[in-house]
Amino acid sequence: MSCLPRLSQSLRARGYRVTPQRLAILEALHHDGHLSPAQVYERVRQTGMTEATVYRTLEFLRANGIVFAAQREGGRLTYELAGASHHHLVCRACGAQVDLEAAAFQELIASLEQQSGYRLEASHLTLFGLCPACQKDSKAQA
Amino acid sequence: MSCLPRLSQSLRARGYRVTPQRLAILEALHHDGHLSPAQVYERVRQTGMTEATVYRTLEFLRANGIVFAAQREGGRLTYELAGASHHHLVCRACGAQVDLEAAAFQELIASLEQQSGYRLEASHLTLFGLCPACQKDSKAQA
DNA sequence: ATTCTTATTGATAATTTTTGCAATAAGGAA
DNA sequence: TTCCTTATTGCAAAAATTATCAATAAGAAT
Repeated sequence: MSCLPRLSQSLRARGYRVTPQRLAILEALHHDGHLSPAQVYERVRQTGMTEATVYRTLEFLRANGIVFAAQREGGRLTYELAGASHHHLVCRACGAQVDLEAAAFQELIASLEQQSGYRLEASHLTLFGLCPACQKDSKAQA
Repeated sequence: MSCLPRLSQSLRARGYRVTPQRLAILEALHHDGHLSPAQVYERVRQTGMTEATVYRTLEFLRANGIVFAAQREGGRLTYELAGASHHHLVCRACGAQVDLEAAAFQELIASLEQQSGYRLEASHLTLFGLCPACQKDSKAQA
């Protein structure tokens, strides 16, 4: 429970403000891990906050690298606190999710940054595919 | 212009139907490359098709591996025909986009599939980061 | 503690995306 | 070709997401 104060300070240092709404959302994410915007709203509506604020705040936190937006099926997003560096494998058929250590990617990422000049967010990638279960009953072979 | 018939046959073989709406959307994507749902609708509205149909069809094509959904800023999607294997680097600040050859990933992907048992869509990844220009005027350093 | 600047929120409207269901039409069978 | 089955579409309403703008409040300065 020591990361909230640290994040607050980080925000203030950049000229942003630490509001009750932002704290409430951060706490919700800290407590529950992955949450969709709707789920976040459920957990903070008691504070009287608007849905619009939830969306804006999540986007704000994402743009500042404080939370990550992981893609779920069909373009829907779930947000989570930016913490340990890891990646996601998501089954596009059933939505099952697997977390991966990030180490394997470091080399590749470095080489891509070199080639492109981009500084990449290498800590939270999402790859799509078919999980073992769905590979069986899949009728998709192009 | 030989891929449309091939896709049609592929759909029929799986028990789906080849409708004018699906063909129109595929042609639009084939002609223009990356398109958002709204842009697709613009290009096919002459046919009398509904927006709902555009969304449903894009999702249908995506779920069947015929088109890819590339993430743009803030969760918005753009669709493109599944064709040449390549990846995207997207600047999260300005939205600039760079395409990459897929070759570099093959090795890593194979190893991930081995570890996880997933069969991954290795042909269209989207990585986010900061392009060279936006790295300069960025005030974000945690 | 008080004032001041302006980032942030709430309220509301606009826009985008999804859903439910009856009507339609693709494609196989007769 | 005609008939049948049912996947697909259109229509309309619901839900989700984003934008606008005046009012509020965080945090620095006094």
